[in-house]
Amino acid sequence: MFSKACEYGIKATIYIAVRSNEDKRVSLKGIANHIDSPEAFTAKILQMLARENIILSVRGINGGFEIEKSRLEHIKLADIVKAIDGDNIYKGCGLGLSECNELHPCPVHFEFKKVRDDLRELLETTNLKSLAMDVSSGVSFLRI
Amino acid sequence: MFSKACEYGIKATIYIAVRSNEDKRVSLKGIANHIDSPEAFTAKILQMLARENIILSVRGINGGFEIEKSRLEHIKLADIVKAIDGDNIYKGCGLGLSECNELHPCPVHFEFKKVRDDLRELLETTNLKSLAMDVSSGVSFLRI
DNA sequence: TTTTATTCGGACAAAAAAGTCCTATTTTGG
DNA sequence: CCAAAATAGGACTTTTTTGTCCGAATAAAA
Repeated sequence: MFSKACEYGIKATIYIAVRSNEDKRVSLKGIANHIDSPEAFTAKILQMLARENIILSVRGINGGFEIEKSRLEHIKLADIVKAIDGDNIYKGCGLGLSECNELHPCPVHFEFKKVRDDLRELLETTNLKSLAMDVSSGVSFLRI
Repeated sequence: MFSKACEYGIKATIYIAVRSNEDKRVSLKGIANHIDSPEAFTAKILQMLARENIILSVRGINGGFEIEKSRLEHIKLADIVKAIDGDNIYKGCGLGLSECNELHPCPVHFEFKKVRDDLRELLETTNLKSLAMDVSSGVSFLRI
């Protein structure tokens, strides 16, 4: 469904959110450890997210990554996915036709409509804060 | 969502179904032309589908691919997807956790449940015959 | 001011996916 | 039987994705 990069990106952002909510900044190493991802590759993904202003990166000693607490509620899963994988997952044609729409549909267009729309809805409404809260409270997990 | 191979596989199978329903056998070349796919690559995918007994391949002059008419209704999208991409799309964890379930969920597990289940339902119930009929009647399209 | 702990970013490497090419095999029609 | 028209399948190439390495830049602490 998502690329590996996107999976790491989502997990990393959630972990940064968890710690930011506790007013802590986290290092690349800390992130990679907590989400069980390859460090150097994760660094690339965090760079992308920082360039898209989804997370804030701070260089130097005691540096790391953080997210402004007040923004946690307003950052949606869709923002992360779009920054890394683009929006083809929930906007593109299920069979890869370049011109697929209600008037010129691929064979699975209408069947997929509901799934695609639900996925879009989900990504566009699920916010970082609630995802982070579930992890903090032990309701959900970022690894294994 | 699906790999390129799977997209080609689905389109190819639908096209074979369309022609089988008219009691015609189709050649690789005919398939690749109609679904706008790379011929040699499509050949590999058709081999996979034939090995999985989803389609029947016939060698030699006047050879090609076909599907027993009576089976069209019973072959589901899920059969094709499973043969090519496996069932990770609708069975695996959205964030790639190896052990993600109701008791040890990833942060998006419950949010994704509906989408995943709907996708599975869709793939497991949509049959080749109805997809082929829509193409035959000009309701849906296999290319552009 | 120097050391140290960080991220940044470019170049590289490995693995997987996508795609090509060529020869062997099969089948049928002449 | 032979030639022609197909698919089968192995080896190969290209592209994309995933992942690594290392030096430069940065910022704080000593």
